[in-house]
Amino acid sequence: MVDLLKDRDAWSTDNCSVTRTLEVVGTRSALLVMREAFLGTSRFHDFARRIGIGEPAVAARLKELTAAGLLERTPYREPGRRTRDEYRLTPKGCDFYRVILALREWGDTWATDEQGPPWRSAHRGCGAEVHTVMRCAEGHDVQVGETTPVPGPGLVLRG
Amino acid sequence: MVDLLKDRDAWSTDNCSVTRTLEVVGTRSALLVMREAFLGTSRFHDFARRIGIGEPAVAARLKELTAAGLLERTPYREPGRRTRDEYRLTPKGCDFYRVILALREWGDTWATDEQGPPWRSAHRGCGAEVHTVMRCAEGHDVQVGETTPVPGPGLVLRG
DNA sequence: GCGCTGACTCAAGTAATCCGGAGCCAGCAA
DNA sequence: TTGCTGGCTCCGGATTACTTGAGTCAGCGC
Repeated sequence: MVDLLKDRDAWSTDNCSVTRTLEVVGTRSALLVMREAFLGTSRFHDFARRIGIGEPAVAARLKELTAAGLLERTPYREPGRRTRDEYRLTPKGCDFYRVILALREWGDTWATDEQGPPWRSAHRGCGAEVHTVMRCAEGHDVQVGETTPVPGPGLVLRG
Repeated sequence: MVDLLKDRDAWSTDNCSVTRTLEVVGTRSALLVMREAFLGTSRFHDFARRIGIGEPAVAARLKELTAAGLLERTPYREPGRRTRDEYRLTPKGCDFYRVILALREWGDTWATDEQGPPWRSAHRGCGAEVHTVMRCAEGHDVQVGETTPVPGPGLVLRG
């Protein structure tokens, strides 16, 4: 089997899943829109105000994330108001939560000031704080540094 | 206790850990540099070639990530060559692996083509594939959708 | 010393992103 | 029908990110 670490030049990352993911959410504003969606925001103007970016930027990100299938537009209607669309997470979008959680956790550990982070994640029901851990298919808990890259089905060797 | 989801307008994300994290690695190229570092790359030109971005961009990212403490420069010397510096992950940088892994996993699930991803992560030792899971402080496995945001120590209420 | 190599940098141009402000438009209220 | 509101879009300019190509510079081999 190819040792990916030692023969790093022997294979390409053209079809890397990280790269593909970043094609969808590779901007700062896209990731913040996703964070806001997980914090319950669903309406155009709320995204803009709460994230603190301009409306054209929000419009572009919402359009892209909807086209990519992470969000979907659904109509809503408040009494006395016209029908509008709101943006809700699809299963594909919900599954992105682990990325947001990993980003938040890293920041909690390495980039907070003395007052600490403004929000955390709790397990609904038991209320205990949620964090990400790595686990292998054999059920072992895996620590940072105990992993190694191995070839996947789409590995492309050069030359 | 404040219900963060319902009263989203009552608090601000100025000191959000996600935002702080993105101040360090908020660009596509920074995240790809980190991916490469985890794939064993440590030298300037290798980063540029393997990621497929220009050298000035690599120089800027390496400088930023080093200043932020995710990478450190250490001298190396090949026989018959002058002394050079290579870039290695610090503990702060190593801890970023869960973010890269979460990005890769999301891409593996939602953004691969028919041939599949080129690489995966294995537990060194047992060799089984590694993935991220969420767990609460009580030890429960937590599924996507079973979490809710709760106030942290740095919560800032508006007004 | 001299040339060579390779790591890195500078400069200039292009593309993407973002902001502020103005404007469009649907449809509810009156 | 008219006015109004709010969701969204368009435009022009500023900033940032990135590319290409040329250049600098350290130090090893000779």
